[in-house]
Amino acid sequence: MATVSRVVNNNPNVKPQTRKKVFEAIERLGYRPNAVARGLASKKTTTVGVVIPDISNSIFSEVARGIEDIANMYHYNIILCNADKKKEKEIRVINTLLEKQVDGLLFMGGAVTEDHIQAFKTSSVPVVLCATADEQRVIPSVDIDHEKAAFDAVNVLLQSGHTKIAMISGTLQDPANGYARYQGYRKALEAANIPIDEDYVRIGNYRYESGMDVTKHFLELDERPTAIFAATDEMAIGAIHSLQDSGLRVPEEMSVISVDNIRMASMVRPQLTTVAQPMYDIGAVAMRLLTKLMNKETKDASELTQVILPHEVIHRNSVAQRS
Amino acid sequence: MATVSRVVNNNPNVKPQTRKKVFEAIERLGYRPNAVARGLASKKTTTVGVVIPDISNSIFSEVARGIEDIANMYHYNIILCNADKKKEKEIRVINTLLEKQVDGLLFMGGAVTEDHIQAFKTSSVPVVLCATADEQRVIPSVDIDHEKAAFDAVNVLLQSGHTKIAMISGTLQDPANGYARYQGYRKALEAANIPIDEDYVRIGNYRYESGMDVTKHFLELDERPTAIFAATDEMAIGAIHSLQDSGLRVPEEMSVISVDNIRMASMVRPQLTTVAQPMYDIGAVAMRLLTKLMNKETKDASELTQVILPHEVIHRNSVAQRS
DNA sequence: CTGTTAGCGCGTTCAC
DNA sequence: GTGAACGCGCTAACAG
Repeated sequence: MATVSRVVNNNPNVKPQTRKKVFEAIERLGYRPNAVARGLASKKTTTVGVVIPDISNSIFSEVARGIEDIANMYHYNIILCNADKKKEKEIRVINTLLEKQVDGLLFMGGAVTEDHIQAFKTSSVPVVLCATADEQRVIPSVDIDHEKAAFDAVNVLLQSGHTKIAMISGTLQDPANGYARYQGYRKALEAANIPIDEDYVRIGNYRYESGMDVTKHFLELDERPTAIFAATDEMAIGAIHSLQDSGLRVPEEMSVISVDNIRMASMVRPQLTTVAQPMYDIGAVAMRLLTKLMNKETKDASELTQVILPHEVIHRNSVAQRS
Repeated sequence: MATVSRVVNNNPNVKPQTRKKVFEAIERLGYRPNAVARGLASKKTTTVGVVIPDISNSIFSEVARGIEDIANMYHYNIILCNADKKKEKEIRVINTLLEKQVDGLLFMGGAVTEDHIQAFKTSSVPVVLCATADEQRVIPSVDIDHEKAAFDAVNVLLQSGHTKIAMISGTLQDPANGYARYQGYRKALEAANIPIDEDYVRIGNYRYESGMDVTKHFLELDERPTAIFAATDEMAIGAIHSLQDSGLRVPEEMSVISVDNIRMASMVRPQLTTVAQPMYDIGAVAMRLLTKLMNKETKDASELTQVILPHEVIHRNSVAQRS
């Protein structure tokens, strides 16, 4: 019994000959170790929980792939739960994941509230936030600087001579994709001494159709913008098509830029100029950080565990010099 | 001890007053049931394994969402494993999933070989194939009729007066997206008494770029096709852009159709005419079937468990009457 | 309706 | 280098 355990777990204290015999028996009997029993005895399940807003959204599915690849590399499996950024659902799945004794938790969601933090604290397993961060910055996280990314995007427009720049924003309740990117827009304009025109800001819901709708509104303005900054690529693509459907040429008559760099960005005409957010890497780095935390290779929570990944402007064909 | 177990598991044999006291104690102590211990004792983990080729591929991530929604509804969680259609990796994850004592398995992959079936058999938990099927049709599965879907797509072209129809196929080793769709193409042409021209068939790798490359090849032919049937939407979109980049108008000068109906299909110009495959439903129905099998509500494997979901031609703007 | 007793299949001492 | 004994936290029978 114990010797078999040693063999299966690669414990060196086994005579090679015995080891061989055990392996033969394993083969002959079709023995398969029971990971549940092992988990109970060893208090480790080699499983991590990941809560994600929506796996069918390409942004998150790329992050998920990054997570799974690294998890795999360290011999972890992942339990995946969609929570649609609904706080109540998020808390619920965090609890069931904890009941299942996951060795760690990766959280991707909307705002990280005090209730979330309480839920995390009821367990002793490490938590890493992925593509979000709590306001107090007390929980380890990996993300990009959304505000700076938006700032850089708007700057591209500014440097191309645009001054009438509209924004298709996400909801300001959303800290990362919504609020932070809006702040980046404001600050870029302020830095250029351009007053904010409230008519130039409209809230979308991140979807293609909403990008189209908001854009139509901009076209009805007395003083049309000459460029549009969308908080996300999907809305930007909606904007481009709305523009084209109205007979406007992009980028000649209207420039469009956004943040994300989803795969589709290079699969539309004109190809979308955007600020790339390294989705796969965010997942991969977050998972790597979690493995360190699970092995206690690093302090529980310190500034060192707040990682900001770099973003990058990808120049394609949806931005032109203002005519 | 036992009474607590009854309360937690909603066993009716508990006096309401006692139940209340137990709940209070649970609250006060911050007790959280250990699902691993429960799994060991009850031999049920309320967890199902899902092996998927690549979660970052939008086709599969939609299926995954369907799976997870239904799993959630029946209080199951899912362990997700990417296997990239690599047989060796597939077999490996099937085994680790089985070691983790999942209550059932959902398999999405490339070909289902004898080795796969052997691996499934080493465990007694039910297996459902998702968007694939084994040749012998012995394992429960849910999918569409790929051959018929391709047949219908090519027929749309035929009925629009096209006779010179090229195909961007997937590899013929791939039973569903590759071989079956190619067969549908052949049969549609045969039914219309059009001989197969081998120059009109080229293999792509399902990606956008490959759709572009293959299309360039078709344009170099002495006798150009007037329409292209792509095995998947992504390659079709590549084809459209390749055509447009060469100065051809779609659909006026070349029609394009495919199978899948990924979200992007309606997010390109012209919008893609395609045969819709109900990705979300395939996942949802497969998971539902699996729950029935896990509860032994239905026979282990019978013809009843081979479900074929309907597909549907979505007419958009990439196909025109032959001029 | 409630408490007692055995396992579930493993890892981990501790002797040998 | 190997085996025996115990316990992980819970469910499932069985008494009471």
